[in-house]
Amino acid sequence: MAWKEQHKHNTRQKILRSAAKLFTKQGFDYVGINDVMKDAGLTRGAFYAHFNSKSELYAEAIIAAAIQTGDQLNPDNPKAPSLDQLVQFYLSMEHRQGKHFRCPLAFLATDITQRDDQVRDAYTSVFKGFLKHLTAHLQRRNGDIDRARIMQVAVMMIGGLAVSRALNDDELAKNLLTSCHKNLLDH
Amino acid sequence: MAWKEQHKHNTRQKILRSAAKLFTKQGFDYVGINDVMKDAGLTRGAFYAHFNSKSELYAEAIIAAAIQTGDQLNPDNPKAPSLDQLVQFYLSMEHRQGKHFRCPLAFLATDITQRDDQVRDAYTSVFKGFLKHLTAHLQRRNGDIDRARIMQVAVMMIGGLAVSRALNDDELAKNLLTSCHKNLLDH
DNA sequence: GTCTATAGAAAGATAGAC
DNA sequence: GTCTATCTTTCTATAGAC
Repeated sequence: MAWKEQHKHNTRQKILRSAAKLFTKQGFDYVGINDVMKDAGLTRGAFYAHFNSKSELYAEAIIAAAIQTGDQLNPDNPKAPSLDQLVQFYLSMEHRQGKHFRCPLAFLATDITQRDDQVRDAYTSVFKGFLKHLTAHLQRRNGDIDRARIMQVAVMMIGGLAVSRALNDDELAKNLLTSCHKNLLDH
Repeated sequence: MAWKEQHKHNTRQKILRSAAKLFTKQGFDYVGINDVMKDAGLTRGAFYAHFNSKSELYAEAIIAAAIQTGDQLNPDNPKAPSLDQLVQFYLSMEHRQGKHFRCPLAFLATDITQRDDQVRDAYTSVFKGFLKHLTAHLQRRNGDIDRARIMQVAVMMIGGLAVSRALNDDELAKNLLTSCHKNLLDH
């Protein structure tokens, strides 16, 4: 019966991939369970064989979105980009548009404040992982580093991207991203 | 007939005050027109005598929320707080909780990305006003100042508050706010 | 301009067949 | 486990009386 469990696991992962994709694009409220299941190639009714609620799916999707990309950011991975490359992409107009990659920390920041503890714990856990990665990167480059400075870097990246996405003015958004990038290079 | 128009204007302002209060607290989706009208002491049906849609209300409420508090932040107002006082409150746990005051730039940042141009224009306009206020404050203190630095300050305030609100860990949130505050003092 | 009543649509969750 | 069908609730927006 192991292959049956494997199949269930695979289906669940497929649902999670679709959920991560759609939720980071549109947030919690504008994505229906129907949309997620359709994207995964299934129908509504099958959803509750895998998850207890939409909220549970959302929490797991945030983690999944972070894991999908966290590996690429891990400085122990030899294929991981340098911190400079990471920041350059993170604060790019391409990331702002979000066609290929959408960091849940920036794309869902204020969305999270309206959700239950399960979801907020997931977000908090992803943020802590982000701090860890930043710390490893910065220590490798600069030796020991102030924890306050790490948090400032995180805010400049996440906050800069989030605000730039809210602006309906591409020129201003671009200036904003460049300004944030500059701050990180100057230190 | 002038008193009638005055009455309509007053009612409209009352609706806008309620909308600003509720939308900044809960975002667009979790506030119904019914909630807003009830808070304003009216019923659903009366809404469309004042606004064409929920989206239009949202856009105007963002402006209203900014105006309500923008006067206090205007450095030409002798009762306005100093920049240090402003930053200290902005990046406080009290503001994070949002009981008495909620800056729409931080509380609604990612919410805005899902809305129409009317709403996004309103947000962008408020953000530009925020930059102007910051510029005036910083010039008064430090003389001419780099535009990039002003944007960094804005991101550190808005982004720091927004991210801290998403975290389900009060200690971490407090550290984050303090770290952002420190960055602004160091320059 | 404000009210009550309601139309019409969307979405979360469940039931039961296969 | 997955499907179709349905229950139930919620919400925007409109209609018509006063």
